Amino acid sequence: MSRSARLLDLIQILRRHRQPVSGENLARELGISIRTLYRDIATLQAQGADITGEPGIGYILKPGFMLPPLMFSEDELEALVLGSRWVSRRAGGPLGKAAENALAKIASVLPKDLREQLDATNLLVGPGDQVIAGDTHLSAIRLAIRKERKLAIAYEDESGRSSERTIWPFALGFFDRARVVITWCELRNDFRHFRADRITRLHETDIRYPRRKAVLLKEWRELDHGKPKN
Amino acid sequence: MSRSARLLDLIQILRRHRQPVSGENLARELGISIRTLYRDIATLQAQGADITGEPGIGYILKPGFMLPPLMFSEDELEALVLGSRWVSRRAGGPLGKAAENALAKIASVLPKDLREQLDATNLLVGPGDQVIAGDTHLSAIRLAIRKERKLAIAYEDESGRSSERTIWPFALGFFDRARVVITWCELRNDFRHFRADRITRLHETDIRYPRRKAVLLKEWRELDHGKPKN
DNA sequence: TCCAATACTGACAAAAAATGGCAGTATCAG
DNA sequence: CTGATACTGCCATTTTTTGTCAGTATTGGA
Repeated sequence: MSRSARLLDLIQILRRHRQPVSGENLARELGISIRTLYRDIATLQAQGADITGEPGIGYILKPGFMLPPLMFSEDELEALVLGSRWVSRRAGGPLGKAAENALAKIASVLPKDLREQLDATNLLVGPGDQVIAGDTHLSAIRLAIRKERKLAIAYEDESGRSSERTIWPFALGFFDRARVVITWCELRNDFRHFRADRITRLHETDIRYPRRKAVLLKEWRELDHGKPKN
Repeated sequence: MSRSARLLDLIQILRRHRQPVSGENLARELGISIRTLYRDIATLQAQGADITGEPGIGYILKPGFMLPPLMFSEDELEALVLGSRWVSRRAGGPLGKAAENALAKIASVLPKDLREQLDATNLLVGPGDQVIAGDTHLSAIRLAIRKERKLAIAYEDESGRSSERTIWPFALGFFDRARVVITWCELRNDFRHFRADRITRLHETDIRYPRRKAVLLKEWRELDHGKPKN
């Protein structure tokens, strides 16, 4: 196996283990000596991988993804830049920041002339209507989706009625004027959508909901809906 | 110089030369033997670079960008996916396809479990209002921007008045309901915006306009405008 | 306090990969 | 047909990667 392929593998192994792993174990799993493992770790860190090693503990990787060398066409790069600009502008918060960081990372590895071209890329995102506020909960919602955790929320619907619900969030819709959490609602025992800005309180639980989010998403997609309702 | 760095270099050299270059020249410029050059070309092609070689002619690279190995955080990848989905949904046409291709390329290099995660990524783009049609000209406009070429257009403004103009397009704005070409207008001798769907005819010229698009964009940005007007 | 577990570094020989040279074939344009 | 070039296989040489060994440093727990 080539060295570069092995580096990818190492990232994968680290991703699988959520707990710290000793260098010795990693080396065994990769079939290399521990000395080479140290060199590999150093190489990955130099490439921006967020690996931390502590004496007596082992190595751990912050969740993330390593892309091997990759070729994009001009159109593809323009699409990525335009999309990231839209996210940075419309999503705001940590996700918007992440979009900016992703662009910055891409820019930082391009030669100077291309970096300038990317900065000056001529596709702009219009201002559009202000997204309705109330996005304090958005990061918590995204995290709950990722971890498939139940959320307890207080919600006020369009006619002003309040309710308390436990929901299984599995997707987040970005509309022009609002964000909508797509969930299974324990109260109604059915799929329900909630506008993020109408969630008045939100409590993260540690309880994992009993179905896979990919399956929920698939079932939800097969339902007949033109547009999500609240 | 490490092999991987040299491969990046080779891409750059090919990018610089717009005409075909012989392998011998490339090898000389890189300081390697021609035999190694052939191996490098093969490696790049295997990584997806669009290099074509013809006997008697030389090598040429379709415009594009090679990214070295790169690490993204979970948030950053979600932002890229969401942004690409937005482009694919709202931009449509070749640019939308390019967004899909970019995602597919990223997906194809990820291990299986991550690819599934990416497919099932839980950030969705709402349908939003239909973008007004009349996008037949969009690709031509993007190309003219890239190449800094003048365009001759027939335009019908919001009150129904028609005009013929020569414009220097330097940016393209994506609004919720329309796309707007941002240009220098020879008729008015000033910056002007044109909704893409109101361009009734469009003729690509081969004449390069006399200023750099990055400079035009910078000057335009420094003007005081809340929202672009037509 | 000491020990066990681990991260990490430098030096150097052994193993593996990359490289260059050569000989040759294939294709294309004129 | 010829000249220019792409491309392949083979193999000796050069460079890079790897493993081993001998160390140092840090941390948590006995």
